[in-house]
Amino acid sequence: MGLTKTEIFSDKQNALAKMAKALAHPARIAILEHMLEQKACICGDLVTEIGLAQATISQHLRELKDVGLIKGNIEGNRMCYCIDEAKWSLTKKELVDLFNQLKSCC
Amino acid sequence: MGLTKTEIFSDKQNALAKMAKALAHPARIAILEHMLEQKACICGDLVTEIGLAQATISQHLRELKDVGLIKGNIEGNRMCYCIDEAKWSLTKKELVDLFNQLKSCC
DNA sequence: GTTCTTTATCGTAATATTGCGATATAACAA
DNA sequence: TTGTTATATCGCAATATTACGATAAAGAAC
Repeated sequence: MGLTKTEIFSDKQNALAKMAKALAHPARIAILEHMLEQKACICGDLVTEIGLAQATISQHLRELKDVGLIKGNIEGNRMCYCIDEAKWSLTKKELVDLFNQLKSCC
Repeated sequence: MGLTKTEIFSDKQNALAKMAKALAHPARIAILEHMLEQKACICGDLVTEIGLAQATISQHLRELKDVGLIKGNIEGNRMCYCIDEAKWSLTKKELVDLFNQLKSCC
């Protein structure tokens, strides 16, 4: 137990849950907001802005990168992360599609 | 450790992360989709449709109820769950607001 | 009343997440 | 070269999540 039974769900359901999981931590929301406001794309700047340890921020960045929401560019000895616009838009669409299905119920 | 440092984030960031967490499991996506399609609002029906144990579905329903995305009405000895339209719309707006902040970056 | 049905909750095992210090790696600075 | 800076990754401890069997509670059916 303790393991999600992904095989009984559709690919779409699993994919959407995975994207939601990437958003399911305030540090990752904060990281994305910083990138959206273009205050900070550099790992070190995010460490200063957010106030978690460098190892922790790096780990959160990796989770966002793993699901494709952000991408990283090497700039000398630093990393500049930014939103992946294609994946961002696609995710927005998938979420809006879910939320737009609302009809009145019981 | 192992505990999210909610105190260093804004209420808004914590709230959005919490809603995302509620969506961060394929079973809960499936439950919401069933309710949206009005195929099943009854716990027992969801157990049959989805194929997880009754205790597990009940637990997922509770998580959705705890964040306010769904509400439950007692119908005799059964429970009819449905989307809470106000909370649903508000959550949609908060997510869309986040996703609409996209500007081009580095 | 008794029994059946339905759902919630408890307890528990397996697994995942969060956070950070320590360390490794790679580019820059001198 | 040596030292500095920036980031990634390892390893670990604390906590959370997932899943389910067993049981409790409450209404329905008899």
